[in-house]
Amino acid sequence: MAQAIKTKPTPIKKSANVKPLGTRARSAQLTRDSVLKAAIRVFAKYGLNGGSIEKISSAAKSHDRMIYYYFGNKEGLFVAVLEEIYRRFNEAEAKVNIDAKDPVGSLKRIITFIVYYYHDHPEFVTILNSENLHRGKHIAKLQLATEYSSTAISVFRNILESGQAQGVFRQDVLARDLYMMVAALGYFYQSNRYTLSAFLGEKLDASDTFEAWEKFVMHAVLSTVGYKEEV
Amino acid sequence: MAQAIKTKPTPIKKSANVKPLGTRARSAQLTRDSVLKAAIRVFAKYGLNGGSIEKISSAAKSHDRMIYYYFGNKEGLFVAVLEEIYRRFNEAEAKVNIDAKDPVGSLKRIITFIVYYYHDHPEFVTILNSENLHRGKHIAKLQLATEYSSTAISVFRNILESGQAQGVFRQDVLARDLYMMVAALGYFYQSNRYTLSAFLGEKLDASDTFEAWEKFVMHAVLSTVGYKEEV
Amino acid sequence: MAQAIKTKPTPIKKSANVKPLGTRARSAQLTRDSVLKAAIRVFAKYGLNGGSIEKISSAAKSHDRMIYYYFGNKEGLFVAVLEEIYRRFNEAEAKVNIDAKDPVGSLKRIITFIVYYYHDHPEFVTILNSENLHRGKHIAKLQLATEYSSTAISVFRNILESGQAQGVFRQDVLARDLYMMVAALGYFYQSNRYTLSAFLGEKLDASDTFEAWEKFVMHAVLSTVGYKEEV
Amino acid sequence: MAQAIKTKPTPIKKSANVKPLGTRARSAQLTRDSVLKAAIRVFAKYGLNGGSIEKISSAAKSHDRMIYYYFGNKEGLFVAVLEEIYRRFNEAEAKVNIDAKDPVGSLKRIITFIVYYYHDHPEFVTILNSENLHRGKHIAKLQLATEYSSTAISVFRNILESGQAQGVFRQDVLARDLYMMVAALGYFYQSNRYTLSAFLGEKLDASDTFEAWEKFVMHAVLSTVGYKEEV
DNA sequence: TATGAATGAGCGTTCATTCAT
DNA sequence: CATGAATGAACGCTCATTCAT
Repeated sequence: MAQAIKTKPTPIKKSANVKPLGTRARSAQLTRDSVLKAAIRVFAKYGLNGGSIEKISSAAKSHDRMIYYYFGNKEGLFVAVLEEIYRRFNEAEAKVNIDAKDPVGSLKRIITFIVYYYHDHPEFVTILNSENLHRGKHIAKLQLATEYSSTAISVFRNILESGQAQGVFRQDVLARDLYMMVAALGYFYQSNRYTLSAFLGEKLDASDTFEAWEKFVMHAVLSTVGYKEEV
Repeated sequence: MAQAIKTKPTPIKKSANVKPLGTRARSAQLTRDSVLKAAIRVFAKYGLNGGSIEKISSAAKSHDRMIYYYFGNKEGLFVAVLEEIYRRFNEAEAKVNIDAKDPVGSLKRIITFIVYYYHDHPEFVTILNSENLHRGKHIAKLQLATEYSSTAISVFRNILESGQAQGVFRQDVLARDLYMMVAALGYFYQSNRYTLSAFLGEKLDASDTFEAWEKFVMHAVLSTVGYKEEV
Repeated sequence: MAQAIKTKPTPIKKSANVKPLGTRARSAQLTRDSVLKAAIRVFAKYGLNGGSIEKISSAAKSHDRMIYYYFGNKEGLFVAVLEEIYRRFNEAEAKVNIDAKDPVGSLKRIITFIVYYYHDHPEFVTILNSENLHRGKHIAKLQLATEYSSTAISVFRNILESGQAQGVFRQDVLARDLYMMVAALGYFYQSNRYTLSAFLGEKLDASDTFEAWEKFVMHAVLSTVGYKEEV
Repeated sequence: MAQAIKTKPTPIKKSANVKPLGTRARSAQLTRDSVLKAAIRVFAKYGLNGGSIEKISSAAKSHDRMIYYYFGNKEGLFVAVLEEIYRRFNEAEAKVNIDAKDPVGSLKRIITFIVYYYHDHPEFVTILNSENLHRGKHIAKLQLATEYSSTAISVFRNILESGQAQGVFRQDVLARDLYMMVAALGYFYQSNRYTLSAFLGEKLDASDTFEAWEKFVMHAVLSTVGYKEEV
């Protein structure tokens, strides 16, 4: 502003010494991507509230202003983050081998995939927790949400129907319930591992503890669909 | 300058109208309690980061300063909150009728209790989520944590052992896994109900949807322990 | 990382949808004009400080960068705005019928013109207020300023001299004072209408209230020049 | 916040070296007053938009935070400023000697008072301009506004009625119009003095120019009420 | 002639906390 | 026990402007 007297001393900004990346400006794609990835990391670690714009921009080696340039505001960024983590999950899930002729194997593979995915992607868990704390106000803006889910559920539906046709699964189990069961068992272990560790007096981070849990989940789900495991 | 008489300056406090409570000051216990209850409500709604001292003190119809008086700082308050919600949970759980002669009935009752408790106490769920976001740093300060857990787990252990002795339950199921399974299934439904609702395109708030879920959980757990339900 | 193909990043611009205008670029003059007009509107509504570059460029359906291209910076744009509103005023004033043989009629016409002009051009009033808040620093850069004024004042001088020669006006009234009187009475009504409305408890927007004011101004000015109105 | 890592270097704040005023904190009254007075100065100089919280707090040798403590937010501060400048005006006006037996003298005194008040209190003028730029949204919150005005107008009403009863003033002049006329002539000279100076090529700051204007206003108003001045 | 990308300073506001009684 | 006053850091966001093509 023209007449405004600038009095504040120039604060030493850490983000000031951003590498110029050669002599030219960073490409738009690069900037947007690095901001988005940084946002996923920061929101995962600090939550939506604690993940400040400044933390994100400096983690992205960019500037606060760029977040507004590409995402409008913090909410817009969080919506983009939500979309991205769902997209990644779906992309990974699509690679799981589902075979109508082998419902038991398929079910086992999808269980393993989900339990491990939550375990290997703690950002997915904490970001969804943030979104739930905010009562799903951002996911409501994602038109792709239901699209993503339908594929996730239909995987279970296909497996269940194959197994039921083959007579190895019970008839009275819903795909949605089964999906939620697997998700819950994988999610909870990851989401609540700190309070559980304190509560149970046992470190849940240990890899053999986790692998034992995965076996238990497998057993529980197969029991629930009525499949008799051989010993 | 024609400045003249000035009335007492009125600082703008959003909390405002603290009741004078007759002629004597509010008792210490009363203040502490109302702050603690307000903190539970506010942390549950906004998380640890979003639940500001000011929101809490005004919700308690008290003053910021009182929080420091009784709890030292925000962290101390959150530790007290954690302790209180665990205490309440344990208190409620202690009332569940556990009978060594009726392991199946006892298991059913504890399942119902847990699933409904999470459902009826969303603050328990969101506050634990906050604590896990902060990597369990507050629960570590609670010496009572393991004490609480041991009773929770031992309930399952007792039930399991009774059932195993009677030959109605499998031998290879751990009490800890069973506890975690029930907790996960009850917790996840409540914790993730907003993202799940968007994802599944189905409101999980509906009471019949929840009741159906509780039935499913019952079936899943009984199947997992190897109990054959009559149709 | 499963990051995959990314579509072109879409920076969030509130201005947005600039029409492509067929196959060729918008002509330079057109862009400059629409920016200038938008600036008048925006500065009129928000003041110099509140009228941001972004508000103006989006109101002009153009881009921030164009403002710098055509006007150098915000100050240059404001100088151009000042010039334009003075030019418009002068252009309109030049159409008022001034007749040396009819000083009373001419005076009445110029009074009506000025009072109505301020009323019908609130942007003129608010922009001049902004310029005065900034102590006339922009108008100083306008060489045409005094040129404009000389015509405005000379209109009054001519009328006064004619009337004085005819013996219907007093000899001791200065053209400059008369000009300022008319301007003040027209300007103040428009400039301060919001505080006046609150202060007087009477809406000054009403057209009959304004018309009564114009009549009063007419009477006041004619009285001041010593003209005896017939009843 | 507990877990938030503070990375930003501590900026050197000019307001940091605030004099401690002895060993004890400043009294509330003192702080509130000095903020209010600083706000009047700063808003007068830079307008509502340009008058930043930081400019005001440092001019008051206080802290940003204190403005929120005492006035809630910037708007609340501006409302208090409006109230204060109106109060001062009314307080000063109440001291003008109004005598029913001497309507002409009373009118002259009130004209002189008003014209000089605007001249001597440029902050009154610029702050009202700011309020009008914002369409009177703050004054609407002042319940005392109409109360202030009624006294201002009633002064004119009393004078007019006395003069009319004595037969020295015309019957057809409204108190409101007369008030607005005097206000307009005094206000405009002050409010628009920068653009007028550039426009007329004549410094309106000169004290003899102002005094001549005050004489002209006197003549114009007396002519308008139909009073025949002796030469 | 026109544009997308980037930039650093500043904005109003809220934060958790301490001082002084 | 309780309180009003004060504090510095950080927050999300907007500002006018420049870079590079």
